[in-house]
Amino acid sequence: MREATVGIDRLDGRIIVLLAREPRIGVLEMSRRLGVARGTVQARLDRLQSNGVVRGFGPQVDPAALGYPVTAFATLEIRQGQGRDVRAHLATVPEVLELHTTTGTGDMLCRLVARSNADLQRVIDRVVGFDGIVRAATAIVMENPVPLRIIPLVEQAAQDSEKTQT
Amino acid sequence: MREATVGIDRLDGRIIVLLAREPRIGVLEMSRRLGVARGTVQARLDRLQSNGVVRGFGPQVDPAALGYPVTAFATLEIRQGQGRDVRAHLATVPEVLELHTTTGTGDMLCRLVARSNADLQRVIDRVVGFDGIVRAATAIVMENPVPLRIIPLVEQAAQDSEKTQT
DNA sequence: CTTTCACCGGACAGGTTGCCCAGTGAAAAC
DNA sequence: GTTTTCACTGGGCAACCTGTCCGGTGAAAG
Repeated sequence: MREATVGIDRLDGRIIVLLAREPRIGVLEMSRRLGVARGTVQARLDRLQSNGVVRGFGPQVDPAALGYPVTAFATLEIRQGQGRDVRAHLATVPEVLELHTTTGTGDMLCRLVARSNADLQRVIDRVVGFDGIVRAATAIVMENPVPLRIIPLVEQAAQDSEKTQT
Repeated sequence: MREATVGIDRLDGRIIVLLAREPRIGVLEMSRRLGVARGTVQARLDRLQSNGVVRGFGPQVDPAALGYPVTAFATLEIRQGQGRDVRAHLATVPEVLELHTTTGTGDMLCRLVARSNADLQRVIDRVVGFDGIVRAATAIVMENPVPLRIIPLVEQAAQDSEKTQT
């Protein structure tokens, strides 16, 4: 299942961008706007999904609206050989939105949310209240000037593949 | 536009979870599986979206499949008063997937992707090649044991609101 | 020159959407 | 206690979209 970096062309890029801007749009409407046949859009979409370029269309839920307006990043230092256990532990904490193992200072980086700054303490306690975590450094998010985005990269990739061709 | 933390009940939670598991599902099919009337699901979904709980259904694109298999987090230290310019600068870099301003060590944290470790150098150069950025510390992601997720939190929130009631 | 392939334009049945409505039960307001 | 409010139900309707299949075309590859 090693996905071998599949390129996308301009049409693919436009499909993704269109989908990102108006997710509820249908294949037919897309084909109209892009000026291509419906079958083409359908085939491209199928390919993008089986390619793994487009993973899915899950709902984007705002933690703040759920009552978790505080976001933080925690850098964790792990005791040698405890990685597996720590990962399993963190996976059970709902407030842990994602977890990465990294190089550099610290061994893991995780994104947390909490109901308030006070509640963040509870979350952190739960996160680090586990053997194997030696130390944790937390950075609370104040502002989010660039929310998670992918479109600029998609456009970049679409352009690159064009240049590469011929 | 201050969204005032709206609670969700079990049905809302089930709708979101269902949508997350099978994004292409329609309102009618949802109503069948949840055992409620179609109009109810429709109304709930509308409410969740105008609530801001569900932001949308944009395509989830995998950077790796686009040719950007390397992810990294960079902690940036900013020169006093340069925040605005730095934000604007980083927003123009496609490889910057998100950017936060934080408390703690460093002033900003951003997520980067690159075509390779070597390419990461180019990205970092471009990111920090800007007046106002004093220092940058980069952590390369090796593994991603917990990919960005929201469902556990949704379930938590749905349960909480139940307990709160009565 | 022939094969291959992506795309086009069109067609079809079946399912779904958006919308509306009256009826019901329960909780809230009076 | 009575009335109002509100979410939900179950149903119906026209318009639309989806999945699917088809033959035809042009360009690129063999």
